[in-house]
Amino acid sequence: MKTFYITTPIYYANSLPHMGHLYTTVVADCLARYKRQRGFETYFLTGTDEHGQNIMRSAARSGRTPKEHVDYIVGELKQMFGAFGLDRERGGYDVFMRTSEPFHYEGASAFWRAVARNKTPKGRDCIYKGFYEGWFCAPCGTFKTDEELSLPEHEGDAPLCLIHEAPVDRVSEESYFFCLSDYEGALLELFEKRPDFVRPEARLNEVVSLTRSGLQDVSISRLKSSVGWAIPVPDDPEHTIYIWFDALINYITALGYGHGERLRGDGENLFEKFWPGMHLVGKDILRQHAILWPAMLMAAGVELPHAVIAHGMWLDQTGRKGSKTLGNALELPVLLRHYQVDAVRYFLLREMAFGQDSKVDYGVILERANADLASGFGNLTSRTLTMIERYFDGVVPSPEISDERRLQAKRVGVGSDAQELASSLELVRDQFVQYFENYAFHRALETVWGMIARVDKFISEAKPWVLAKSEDQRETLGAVLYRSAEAIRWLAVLLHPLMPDSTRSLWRQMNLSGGPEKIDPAELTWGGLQPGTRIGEVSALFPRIDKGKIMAEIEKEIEQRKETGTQVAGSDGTHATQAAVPGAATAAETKPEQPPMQGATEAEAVPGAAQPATAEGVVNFINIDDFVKVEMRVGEILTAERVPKADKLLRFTIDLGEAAPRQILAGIAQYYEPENLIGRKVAVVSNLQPRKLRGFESQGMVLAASVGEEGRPVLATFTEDVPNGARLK
RNA sequence: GGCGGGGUAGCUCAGCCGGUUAGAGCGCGGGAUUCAUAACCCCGAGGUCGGGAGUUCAAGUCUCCCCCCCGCUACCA
Repeated sequence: MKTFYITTPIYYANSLPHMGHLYTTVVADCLARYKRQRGFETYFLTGTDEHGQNIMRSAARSGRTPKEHVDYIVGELKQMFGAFGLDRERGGYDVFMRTSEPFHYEGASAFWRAVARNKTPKGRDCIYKGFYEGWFCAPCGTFKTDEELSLPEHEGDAPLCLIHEAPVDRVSEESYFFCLSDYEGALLELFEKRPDFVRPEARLNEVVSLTRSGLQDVSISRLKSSVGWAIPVPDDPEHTIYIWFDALINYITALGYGHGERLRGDGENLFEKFWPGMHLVGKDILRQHAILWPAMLMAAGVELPHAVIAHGMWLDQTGRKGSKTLGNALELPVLLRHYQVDAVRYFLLREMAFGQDSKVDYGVILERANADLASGFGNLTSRTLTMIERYFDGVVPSPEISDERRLQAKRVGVGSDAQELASSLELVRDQFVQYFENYAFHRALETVWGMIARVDKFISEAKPWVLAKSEDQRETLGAVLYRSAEAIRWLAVLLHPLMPDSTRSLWRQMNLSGGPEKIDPAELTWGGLQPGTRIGEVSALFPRIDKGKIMAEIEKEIEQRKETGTQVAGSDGTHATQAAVPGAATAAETKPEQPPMQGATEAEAVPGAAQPATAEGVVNFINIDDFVKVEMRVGEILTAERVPKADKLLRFTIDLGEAAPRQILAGIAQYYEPENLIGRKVAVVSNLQPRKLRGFESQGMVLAASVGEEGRPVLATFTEDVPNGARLK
């Protein structure tokens, strides 16, 4: 039997369920249901990534052990998935994977050993020991990323830990590294040979150019003394496996890789049966899945996945990512309370051009539900079934029109056979399948809705309510209603993976045998609907939502929540800097962006992400308070030299009148000779967050005018004598 | 700074290798109708297709320049 294995990312278990979790899981769920319908034996994985420092911290903040904390989050997630019909009981995922499970420890360790045994394509050991450098907070006992640090009060001092408000240390720690850099060639070859490996294409291009620009080895361990809540490195109890390395392996340990626990009762080996699978991910964690993971698999000698599919993010109406702190994130309980699950599913798949970002708020969901579902599909089924009920006492009429009635039928615009309608349906069916196979869900749905309009039009033109008035048009009337009912049956089959509940409900209303999930759309044939079937009770599939009323209710709920300060999805377990994008991110969210690169700094903070929007069309003025935040001082260049292997950068030490001179880098090497600059007085932004460039930390910015097309820099200088350190205002 | 993708009706977007009056859905206005969830059906609303120049018999559709937005990335800091 054909098999299909699909995964969502395993979600980082330190934030409560949100739109990002819902979306990714819904898409995977649709794909899984679709494949099952198509006759594939399908395995659908979702779950949680439960280790690491951030989880330890979240747990500590809420007074729980890490295990208690992840159990709590898992409970919330499972409850949410259940409410949206995504769990196993409701035909959704097959396994909820948790990285804290013992079998994963065993499998991940086996994977590590397999990698450690191997050589890279360039002949190095795949894993080696080195040093990982970063800012270390002694009271926390952990390394800090830039987002977890604040600027020191005095320039030149170390940054401060946000938790302890104490300076952190520059520390280098022994760490294992994975030779990612040796896989550049193999990865590029992979991307070239299998252009479908990363989808959509735009994302493939990004991954390719990223790989071309050079990969660095990644740190894949931490000291157990600092990150104890993690899987131990095999044979080295002082170290634990770094979160990303650990997490990615779940996709195969869940199937039994490296341990024996996923053999089914009949002795069937799931790993052999289902791997390789395909990974559905948010674009924010594409590189881990498209670069790191394949390299890891190559190193371990495991077959690569079929594909990594990246989807876009949900934004609010102003184009910003949904965020709890901004209050613009949709709340899942609100969705659940006011909208049908299938309406939300429909919206998610219809509104977003798959792969791109899309905007969402409560109103647009409602509008789509009313326009497409209530007025569209729902109304079509309603009018058709009601007429069968009314004109034929609820018994599906015969499609046949006898010879002597043919002319009569034709006269009122009803053809003697259903050929035209059936052909349209076949075409729609084929296009739908085609689009679905290419993850173009929005197009697939568009196509189906085109068909709905055609059937509506067919009914309006045939005017069954007029036919019903004359007894000798009875055959024609029956044929019209049969055709539209049969068309609805087809549509129910097509739409089933996207709207499982509603299509089943429709199936019941039509009193059809089996279920829409049991029919492969590719095998639909015209005439499957049996005349003589007594239909069940007719009811509205998608009741119209009273927009004014519901929107007012939702706004009121949100308002109340603001006042009381309570959030539906409690804000415990999140951290000021961690909660930045809960409405949008997927598995990566508070997991470190990327395994730290050797000798490189951590990811920088994301400026702008939480900044208030400017009124549209208004010049972006700053006020004096904003200006005062920028500290500019006079500095004297003490030393200047070129940065090795960099043709644009100069490295200065500049006296700003402080205890020690600062090291500052500037990208002006193509226009200035370093030796000519020594002794020169320049204007320096002195309170800019330090940032590493080409391995050197730059502790400020030298100001220069940008001249001409090529942006030639011209240093800002003083014509009068000014003391070092004088502030510019 | 580099690479990539965009800027088309109020909104969301289609418009491939250049070719009749520039399209769809939603929303809006009007008409028709009553089987249906004030639904469905029909008609309409005129958008200088970001700006400019060019190639051509003919350009959203190709070339060049410019402006703006987004994504990724960098030796901007």
